[in-house]
Amino acid sequence: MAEQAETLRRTPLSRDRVLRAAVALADEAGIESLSMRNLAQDLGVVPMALYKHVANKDELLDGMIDVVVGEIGAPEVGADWKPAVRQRILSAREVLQRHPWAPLAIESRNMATPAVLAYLDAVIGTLRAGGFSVDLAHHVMHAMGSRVLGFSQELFDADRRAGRSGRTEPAPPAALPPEVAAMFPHVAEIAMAASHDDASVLGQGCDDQFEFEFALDLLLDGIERLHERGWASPRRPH
Amino acid sequence: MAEQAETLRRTPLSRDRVLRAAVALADEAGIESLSMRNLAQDLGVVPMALYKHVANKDELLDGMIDVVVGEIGAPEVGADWKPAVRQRILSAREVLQRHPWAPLAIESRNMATPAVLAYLDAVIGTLRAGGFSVDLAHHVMHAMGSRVLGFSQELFDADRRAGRSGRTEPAPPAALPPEVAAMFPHVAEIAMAASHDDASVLGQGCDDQFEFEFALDLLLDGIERLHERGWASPRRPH
DNA sequence: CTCCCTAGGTGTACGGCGTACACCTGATGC
DNA sequence: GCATCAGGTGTACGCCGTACACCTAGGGAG
Repeated sequence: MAEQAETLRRTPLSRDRVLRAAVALADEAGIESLSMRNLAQDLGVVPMALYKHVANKDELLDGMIDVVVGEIGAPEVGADWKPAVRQRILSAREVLQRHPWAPLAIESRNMATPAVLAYLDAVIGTLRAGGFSVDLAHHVMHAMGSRVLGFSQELFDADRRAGRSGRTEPAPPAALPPEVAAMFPHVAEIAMAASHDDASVLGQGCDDQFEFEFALDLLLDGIERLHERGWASPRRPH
Repeated sequence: MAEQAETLRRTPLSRDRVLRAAVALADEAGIESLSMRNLAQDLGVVPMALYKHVANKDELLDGMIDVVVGEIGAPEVGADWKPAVRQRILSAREVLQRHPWAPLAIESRNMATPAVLAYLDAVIGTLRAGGFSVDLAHHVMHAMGSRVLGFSQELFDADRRAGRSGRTEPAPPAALPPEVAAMFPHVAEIAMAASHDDASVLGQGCDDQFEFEFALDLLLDGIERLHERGWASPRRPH
């Protein structure tokens, strides 16, 4: 084992190895326990060694984002824009779900990282090939927001927050305490309906995947309608 | 001045005063410089004094969120659901724009804070009053995601990130460096169009407000159509 | 009037963080 | 065989959140 450790140590560090180790650490221990010190320990190295491969922690995060965004597969070429975009976004979602820390990380960075730009460029390319004007494509990308990367900032997905990936088993429907329910009747109504619904669906109160596709299709349908009608941006009177 | 300081010091601390000072500090110096130590200094008090009024920093953040969400006005009652919801969301947006750190803070907390629940409850109430089924209202809330609170996680709004509020003046259109443009032609195309568009609009390349309303109306229109058609959730065969 | 209780501000200290800076070391090129 | 230098090391600094013991002023209760 001493020799194994020795072997591992002898494998030289590299930017790539650092980034992959960082992603792995964040995946299994949560983003909040990704510190330069922990990461260095995982790599069998002293913290300052990392700085020979990444400039600082922010750059490390950017690199990690590029690694996971790079995992998203290429879109099918030649397909209709709508199924092509839809499929690509759903596959992005699949990737990001393997890295629960990524959405928050992406949103809190300045983000013009190469892999993200490449991804966005490909999506826009699909739209343009489908006959979208530059203008409409532009607004569509904004309208999609982060959904284009496969996540939707749900306001309530207790899991992703705080980066824990330990999956504390989906938590029993929990049904908010009655005094709270009384104060927020409409919220309670929905929570209740969602929980005695068919809980089979995911073990928890509501089906994330369904919600995601619901919103995605709502947007795609609306976009399709605009596109068919030859929507053009209202020129503001100058 | 010694006596003024004395007066200020004599004004007893309170949870409310702490929260307001924290919001003010985050507003003007950015969320990244909101530390217990800085906040205490602003209040003319020693850091540990704060802990007599908030349990810890996370609870402080929750309290701050409640303060800003509490600023959002009540919706007009009796109006049609669509303009009512639209107007309420736009006014939420107005509030949140005064606190650029809030969206990120909201997204990174666990968030079942009272003010947020009250706000969501009111929005759902408007939908239900407009004849929405519990089910449809539920999915609609998910589809809106964080947009319902007036922000949209744009993936690119350089301003909000990192909490700076110093408004470094919108930055000249910047036109990405040519070698980058060559690598991402579709992104470049859009960036270019947006920048020589009518830059008058906001001084920067593209009009945030327009983009926000574009996406909002896309969703609202789609939702209206579902509602008119009496959409019901597809019962999964059990 | 005294005593004690308690709410609330204080001081010190600890462990963790990111990272600047000087240093060492072993492979590589001349 | 010696210089170079990429890359790993060690120490140290200043920031962070916060545990814990302490002090102090004000207000009932006896």
